[in-house]
Amino acid sequence: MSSIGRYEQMLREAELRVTRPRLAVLEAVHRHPHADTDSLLNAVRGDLPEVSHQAVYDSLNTLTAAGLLRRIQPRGTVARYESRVGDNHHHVVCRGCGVIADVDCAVGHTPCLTAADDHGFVIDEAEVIYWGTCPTCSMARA
Amino acid sequence: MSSIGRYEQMLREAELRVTRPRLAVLEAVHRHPHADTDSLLNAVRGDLPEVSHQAVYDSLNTLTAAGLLRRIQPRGTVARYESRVGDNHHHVVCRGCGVIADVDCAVGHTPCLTAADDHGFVIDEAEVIYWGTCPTCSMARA
DNA sequence: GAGTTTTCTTGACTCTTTCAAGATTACGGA
DNA sequence: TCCGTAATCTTGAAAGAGTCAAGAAAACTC
Repeated sequence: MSSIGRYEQMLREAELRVTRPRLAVLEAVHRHPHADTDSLLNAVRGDLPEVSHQAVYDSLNTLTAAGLLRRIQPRGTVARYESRVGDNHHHVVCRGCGVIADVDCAVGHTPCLTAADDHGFVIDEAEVIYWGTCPTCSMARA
Repeated sequence: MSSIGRYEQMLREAELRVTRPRLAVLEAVHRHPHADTDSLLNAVRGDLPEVSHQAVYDSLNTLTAAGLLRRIQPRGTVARYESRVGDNHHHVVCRGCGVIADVDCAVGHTPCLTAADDHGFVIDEAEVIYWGTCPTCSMARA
């Protein structure tokens, strides 16, 4: 099945209407993981030059709410999106250049999901962000 | 030693100038953990009615950079600050009302600091945010 | 106490994101 | 295939958090 066909199916399974902006947004996020909204808007306009920025914002929010995309937003950065959902992976962010990479957690399947004292909270997700320096920035500094 | 005396000492040890806005910001964050910038601005103006919002932003940034405060910013919220630094604790955020509580990580001293595949990054911090529902919101929902 | 440097005040401004109203499009059923 | 309804998109404005810049004030050094 074509990519577009897969995206269409994903939308239908989520009971969302299939629209050109949404397909283009899905395509853009799949092709540019960890991209910010502005980059995605540009990417989407490669397919649909006339799309409004509002449609992209709406689509990103809708698709995120439906679980088709995941929003990540390390402190101090704008929102970024990725298409890898449902596998509980985490991210490492470079303090130098801001680049983001995926990491699987060392601890296992639902890492750290047990807090020492949960204060009575019902916890359903543990989000881990590793901060550090990427190879390129390490090299440049040395 | 008075609180103010302690804060003054903290500033000097960090090689920062001791100014009234900074003392008031330290005091405000110690008294209102997890408060956002706007609440802190109001709290600071309880002591220093004429302080500018810029001074509060500057102080928060400076104190955070110096390691005297810690900035936390779960996705979708504005920046919040706390005075508990250096002990690698984490946070649980309520999806319902947004309240934040401190948690110590179950895994040990430097939880999750070892990613399964670090992509060559030099990792220096692992930030964990637990998402869930607080007791009050759980109660209200039932 | 004087000089130097940092910090604060003031006010405007940027950037990301959201709101609102009307036009358009997608989908279910005839 | 066409219609009606409801969701979605376009357009344009605006809100909110945070930053920039220039001059005034305060803190520290000697």
